[in-house]
Amino acid sequence: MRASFTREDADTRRQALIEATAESLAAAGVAGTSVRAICTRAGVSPGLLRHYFEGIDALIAETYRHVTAMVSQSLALAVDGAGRDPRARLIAHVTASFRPPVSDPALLSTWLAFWSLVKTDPAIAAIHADSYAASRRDLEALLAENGLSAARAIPAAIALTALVDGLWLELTLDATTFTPEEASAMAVRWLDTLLGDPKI
Amino acid sequence: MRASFTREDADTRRQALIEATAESLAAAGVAGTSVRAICTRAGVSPGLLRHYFEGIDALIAETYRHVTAMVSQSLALAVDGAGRDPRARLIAHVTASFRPPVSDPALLSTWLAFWSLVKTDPAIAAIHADSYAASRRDLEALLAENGLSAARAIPAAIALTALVDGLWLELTLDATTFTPEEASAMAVRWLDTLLGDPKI
DNA sequence: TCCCTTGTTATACACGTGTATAGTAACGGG
DNA sequence: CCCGTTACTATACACGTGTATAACAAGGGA
Repeated sequence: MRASFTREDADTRRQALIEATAESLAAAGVAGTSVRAICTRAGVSPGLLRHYFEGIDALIAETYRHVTAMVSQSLALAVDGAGRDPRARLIAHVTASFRPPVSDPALLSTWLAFWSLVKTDPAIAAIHADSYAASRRDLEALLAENGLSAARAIPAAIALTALVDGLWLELTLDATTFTPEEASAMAVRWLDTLLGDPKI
Repeated sequence: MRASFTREDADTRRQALIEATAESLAAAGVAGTSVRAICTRAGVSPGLLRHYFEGIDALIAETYRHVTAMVSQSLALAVDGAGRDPRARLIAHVTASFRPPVSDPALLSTWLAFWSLVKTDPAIAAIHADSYAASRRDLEALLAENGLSAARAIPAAIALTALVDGLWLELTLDATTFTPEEASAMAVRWLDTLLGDPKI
């Protein structure tokens, strides 16, 4: 007997497949993420993947785009919600990195899977370069709002990103060693150092 | 015709297989690292892998152990070579993270592959936990040498590790945005902040 | 020099992979 | 109500995977 099904809107199905891919990458890693694994998770037959995407590689790339957009949007939303004070906006950006939905074990797993692909798959590398450049541009703008010249904002953005990424990684890999509040406090301290005396 | 071969010492062959695995992970990622890929790279027939290891998963785990030991040894060597001055030893530890053989594109690729496995493979997770605990213990000892109490050394180790990891990641992912010297300078500045006024 | 141990190769097998193709049923327009 | 479009399922295929097994030859000890 042929399985019954309902026809869905194209966007709905694409979204479901993208989310199933993210979940699969988080739960089973790159190795365990196959066409059949994704489609089972999405409640759909394997053949449907090729109806909406050029292949599994294209779907994974699309999922990466989706995840980076979500993170960047979360940070932008936090900054916007912080009002007009430049320092408050910068702190909001940093703090949001250590709170859901950005700091989330499943997201970290997915993210690590993508990082491992950056060095291997050129398409993923291109998406990574774009997303990374955009996020650094945003951060440099926030630092400029706080009175840093362009010459100082560039290295400061690198330094701040590095600490935030490192803390995010540690926090999400093992949430028992310290808390989001401690992470925020550390980042703010680093921020004050970078905004202060221009030693670098 | 059967291919000619030479019998090698067990340690030599194991080492060759481990290094081939690391190279394959760096070049082709987790997905491209198969029994045949590893053995071809090691100049050996596929069957030999099972003669020296329980399977490909065990070989990958062994490779992870090998790589983490190499990094930890490199850092320890740098610290030892810095003499007795506590501050110089701490700076040596940090600086070595941004220089070969620790900062090396191939090593980063391998490392990212392992990180993606930490969330998936329990055996890899166990090795990661061990290695991570050991490295933090070392760093806390160096911080204690520099006059930090245990209560302050623990968060300081987390904060310093986070920045060093983040800078190491950025530097090795894309070596054009800043230099190892700049990375070291940033880390030393953070170090001075952490060793100074106990705001955290 | 021969033989015996065993490191090494070669082959086979069952299974999982991504994708191509054909067939079917869901749903909207007439 | 029926009919056409097409989203969707089911099946098939060639290939790559990890591992088990058997055959072989390299190299040392007698």
